[in-house]
Amino acid sequence: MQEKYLPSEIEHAAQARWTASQAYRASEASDRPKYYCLSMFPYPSGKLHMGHVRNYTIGDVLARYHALRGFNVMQPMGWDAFGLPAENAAIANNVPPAAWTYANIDHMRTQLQALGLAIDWSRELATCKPDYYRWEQWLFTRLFEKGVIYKKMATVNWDPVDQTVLANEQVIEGRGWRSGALVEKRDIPMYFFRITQYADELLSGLDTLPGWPERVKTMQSNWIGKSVGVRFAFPYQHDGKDEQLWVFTTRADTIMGVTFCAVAAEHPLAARAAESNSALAAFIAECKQGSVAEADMATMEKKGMDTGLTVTHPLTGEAIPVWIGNYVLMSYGDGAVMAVPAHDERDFGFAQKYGLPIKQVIDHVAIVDARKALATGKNGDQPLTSEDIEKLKNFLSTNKYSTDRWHDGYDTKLGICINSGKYDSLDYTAAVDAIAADLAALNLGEKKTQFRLRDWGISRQRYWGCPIPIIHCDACGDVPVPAEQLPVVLPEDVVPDGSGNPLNKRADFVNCACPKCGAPARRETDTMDTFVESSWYYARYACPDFDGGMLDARANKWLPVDQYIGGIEHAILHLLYARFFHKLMRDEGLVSSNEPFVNLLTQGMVIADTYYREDASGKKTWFNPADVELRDGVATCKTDGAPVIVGGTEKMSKSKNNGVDPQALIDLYGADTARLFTMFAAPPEQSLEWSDAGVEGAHRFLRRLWKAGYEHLQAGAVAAYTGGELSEATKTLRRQLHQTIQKVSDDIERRKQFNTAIAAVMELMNALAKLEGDDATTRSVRQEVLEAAAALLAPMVPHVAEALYAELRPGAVMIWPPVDATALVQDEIELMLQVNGKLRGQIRVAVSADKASIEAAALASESVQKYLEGQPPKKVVVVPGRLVNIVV
RNA sequence: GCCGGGAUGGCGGAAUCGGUAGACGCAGCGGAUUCAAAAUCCGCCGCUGGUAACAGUGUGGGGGUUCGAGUCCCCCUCCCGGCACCA
Repeated sequence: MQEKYLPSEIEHAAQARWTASQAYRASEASDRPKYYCLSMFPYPSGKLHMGHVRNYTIGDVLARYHALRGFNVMQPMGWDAFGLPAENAAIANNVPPAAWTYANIDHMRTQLQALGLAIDWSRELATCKPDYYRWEQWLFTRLFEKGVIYKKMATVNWDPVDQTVLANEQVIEGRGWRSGALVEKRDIPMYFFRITQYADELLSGLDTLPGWPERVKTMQSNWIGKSVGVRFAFPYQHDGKDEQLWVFTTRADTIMGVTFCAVAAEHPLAARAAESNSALAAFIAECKQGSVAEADMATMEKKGMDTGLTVTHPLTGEAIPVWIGNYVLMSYGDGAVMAVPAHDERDFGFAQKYGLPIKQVIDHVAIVDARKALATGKNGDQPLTSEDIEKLKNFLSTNKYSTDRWHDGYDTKLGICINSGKYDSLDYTAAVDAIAADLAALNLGEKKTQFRLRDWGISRQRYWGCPIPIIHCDACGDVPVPAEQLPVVLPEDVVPDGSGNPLNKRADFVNCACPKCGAPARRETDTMDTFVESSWYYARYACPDFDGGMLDARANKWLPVDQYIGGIEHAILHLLYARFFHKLMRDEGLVSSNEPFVNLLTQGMVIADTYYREDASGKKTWFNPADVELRDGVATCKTDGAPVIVGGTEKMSKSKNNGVDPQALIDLYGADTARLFTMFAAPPEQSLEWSDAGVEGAHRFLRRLWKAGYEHLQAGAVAAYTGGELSEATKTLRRQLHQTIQKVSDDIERRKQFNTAIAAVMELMNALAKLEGDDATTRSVRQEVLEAAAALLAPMVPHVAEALYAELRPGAVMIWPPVDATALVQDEIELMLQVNGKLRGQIRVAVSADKASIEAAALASESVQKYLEGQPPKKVVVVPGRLVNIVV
């Protein structure tokens, strides 16, 4: 055995051995229980970053642990290879996105392999390859024919200078990121997945996922946003014809408080009013500026303009003015809302700003009761005293509805109706029921379940994506590409220039024959949202080589995924789309399960400081932390020495250029150190603030581990302890060993918290270092501890653990150490003594001691006597195995 | 703005079911070893007062429940993630 710990030697040897023996090849033939362990596949951005290291090490720990526990493990890897960064790189460096992407994949594969992950590389896939996206196109055509995919208009960000559609990320403060031009909204036709048809199932399916974090399920549930409300109409006359303005509300109980309606700028009513009003037309044009992102819509200043038109309140017959509101979304519901300023904070602000009336129609139960009591002079049957009257008057005057300022609770659903005619004194449910019934009787509305979730628009006006398999024929319309003509192959020799989709300029791609009538036709040049590829890759890993269809029988052998690991930032979109796709594939008969991922671990983000410079136009250039020098709180760029601005600590990302390259870490200390540090620095679910400090410590521990093994083996390996008389020291160490085995198993398997598992093994090694003696029994215990420590650490640091284990037990197959229950037995335990909840001492008692004898021992102890001062205790709380609290 | 999280020593974090706050590691300080340094080993290490024993105080801020609160409840501040075209 080498005296020195030489990570690079150990790691190269181990990796060569694993490759040669195909150690991580997953087999469908095995009769052991399967464990499909999947980490979210990476976008091949160029280099591995710490987020990847963290993600894949977490997955690897779980995969290796289960393999040691006897499972038939599959852990695959692939590439989420389509996407915007490849086009940006193409524009910047004049290289085709395809070439850039493939080069990145090759580099990152090498980096991943250097991490020593237990991956079955024979299942590797890349979504930009025709043998992958072919089946995505095939499913698209199936769903198109079934009506699950349809076409409609949708609003996008339009850069009028670059003449291109912008991603939300590319809109910075309302301007295009490259041109700086004010961004406009533009309506274009797009294909949509009818995900709303599955909304109910996506919602109820969450209840079948106990292995998912509660917060993710809550977020998805809120995103789907099922709400029961009323859809109803305000009738009006136009050119002598009866027409209706439809709205949806979850607060039909406030309908008597409607003082105006607001419609989106794109609403037909708005367009009609603008025909004869140039100011209105100008306002509509202004509303069409800016990005389509909801966050922008929700934070911008709420503006509106009166259309001069009115509609009729369906229940009161009152004339209700119609306004255009820049915050009303055409794509949501009917593009119009009823406004009840008294009970909706947004409407309240709008009404205040434009001097519109505010009519209170809901009040708290307590206030209504107080008013009633004052009016009748009685509280229930009890006559009011003058003191009661005073109190009630006081209560009412301090809780008076104010139109000056919005107060929390004005939008409560727990109030009851007032100023609402026949609906007065009804509570929320009763009022909604009565109002819905009355509207239905008028044929002007009904109860409706509405979802916040919108259909999924997947058309992207970009080159580097999966071509949408549709052919446009003047005679036949939109025709799906027949299965035998698939895949529609994306040409890989294209270099985009930032002005629209270059596929439009490729006659060889665009021109084709209509599959139905044979006439000359045009191929669709939009590509699919890259979320589509990542919605089914987990299934394709089961059969990546199958060329007879999307999936074969192996899919049901492996699915559902037993453990899915990925960033919390994917809590809603990716995970919802993947769940949706699983149901689509199920309904196509491709998979038999209802949900794709049984257990989900949402890893926290790896965050790092950001640094940037801003030019005159406000455009920011981001600097990598590796290129920035911090001295006395001033940050400068290492290459030019000039200062850079310190931004916030944010998720490591391409756009902020704050990713830390783990390669340097691996080169210097080895993969095991990188893995150990990432697992030790924070629990998986928390965000991990990157810092170079601490890596040393992880490396030192591995050196100490190696040295402990080396020193023990100087006198030769022995058989691990199996029985016989033990000293106090060896007995204590064995108890700690078996407690550690229990803890590490529980930490990995149930708690999925690896930092504490590592800490426990560190403590064990610290204790081992203090064990003295070289007699046969002591050496056998030392052997037992070292063997176990190597196995317990193997999921985290597989290379060094295997190497050490091989020295300790040459030729043996590593197993997860079993717990020896007899080693855990303890005769005496220490109990804490508290007086009035404050720690005042401790006592040792027999494990078998009953409450009464513990209490007696506690009261007798000197540390308690001091505080009793001769008085009898008021109360004694005995918590078995923990403490005694004496109240005086 | 809306939805979901988070905040514990100088730093990363631990405390699993309401029961010893600060495990483990980093940094720091002291010592051993060394010609010297690195590495290694040993010890100390929340804050305040005290030579010490010890006492007080302490988990973002304010209030509450409890024999007992980092943990539960209410309110607030700040930070992070998502918001449908970054992935």
